[in-house]
Amino acid sequence: MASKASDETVDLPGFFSDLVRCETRLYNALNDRLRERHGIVTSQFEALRYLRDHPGSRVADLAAEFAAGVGAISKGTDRLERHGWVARRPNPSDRRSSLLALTDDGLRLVDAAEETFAERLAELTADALKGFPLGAAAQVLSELRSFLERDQIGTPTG
Amino acid sequence: MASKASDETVDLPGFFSDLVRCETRLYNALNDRLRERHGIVTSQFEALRYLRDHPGSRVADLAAEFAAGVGAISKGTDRLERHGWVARRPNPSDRRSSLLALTDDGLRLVDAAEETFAERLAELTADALKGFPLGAAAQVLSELRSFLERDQIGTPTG
DNA sequence: GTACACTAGATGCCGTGGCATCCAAAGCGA
DNA sequence: TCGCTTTGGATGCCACGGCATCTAGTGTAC
Repeated sequence: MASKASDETVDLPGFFSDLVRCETRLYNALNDRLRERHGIVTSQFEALRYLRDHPGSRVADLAAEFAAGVGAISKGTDRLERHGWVARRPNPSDRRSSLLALTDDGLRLVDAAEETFAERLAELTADALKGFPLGAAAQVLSELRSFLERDQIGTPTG
Repeated sequence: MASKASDETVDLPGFFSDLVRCETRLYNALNDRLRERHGIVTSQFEALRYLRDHPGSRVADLAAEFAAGVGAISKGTDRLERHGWVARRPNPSDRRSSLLALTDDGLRLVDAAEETFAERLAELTADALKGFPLGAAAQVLSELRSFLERDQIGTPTG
């Protein structure tokens, strides 16, 4: 199907299709598992993990990280707050914004969900990667991501 | 950032993050370009291209291809039909379903959009892939996709 | 200090997808 | 042929995101 090409004549649209399809199916499968075990979906897990690993983040920081609109993140934060996993703390150096902090419940949740996430992801990719070097793909995507972020490509308006 | 690893000890969650982030930003950027030039978004382009390349497809075929719910595809087809790009033709061998066909307008649109799409995608990835072998990544994603599809992983309910 | 431009983010409207439901048409066994 | 089950897909309700708008707070020039 997809061209192998050590001569680097790669079917770019085909590559994009594979990328999108993999993302969709992995995301769906992870959603299912996270929802049944922890009552959250992957996007929420990612947000909580980000807040755990980047204390003192603001809404705009999450928006930049996930290439999402500020409005969407604001509403998503409302939901996380309503569940008691996140708290908006006043930002001492700027009263327009809040610093987002995980609650104890949120911390416990994200740690537990992280195990589920990693385990399920390993299951999902294990079969397919028998004998395929994931490292090369990982490097390419990492590089591509860096460029897209550096040039602000695909950053929404809001 | 991401582990290089010729010894194949790859940070799987990191790989997944990169995958999702690349997909999001590429999708957004392609949406912008397709919308301004042709008045469609990437998902619509993909559907139209699929119909062009797979004549006689049904709603369920599109749903399977894109790992989307049948309901969503049905509604999306309504929209494409409303724009006059797609027609539902009676399926002679099963009166429950329709065969989806591109109209002449739809065909012209998808051909034009395909150029825009390929050109923009090449732009977006060119910088990042200087000196990085995309072939390896393409092969891995193609393989992964095959496995996910074969095992029906991440296929929605509806 | 005051005026003005800018930023953070909260909110509303709308478009879209998931999922459940429903109906018509097929398939199928007796 | 008659029921029962299954399948294709259309529809309704709800959750969520994009985008526009609005407000409060910030920075800057004078």
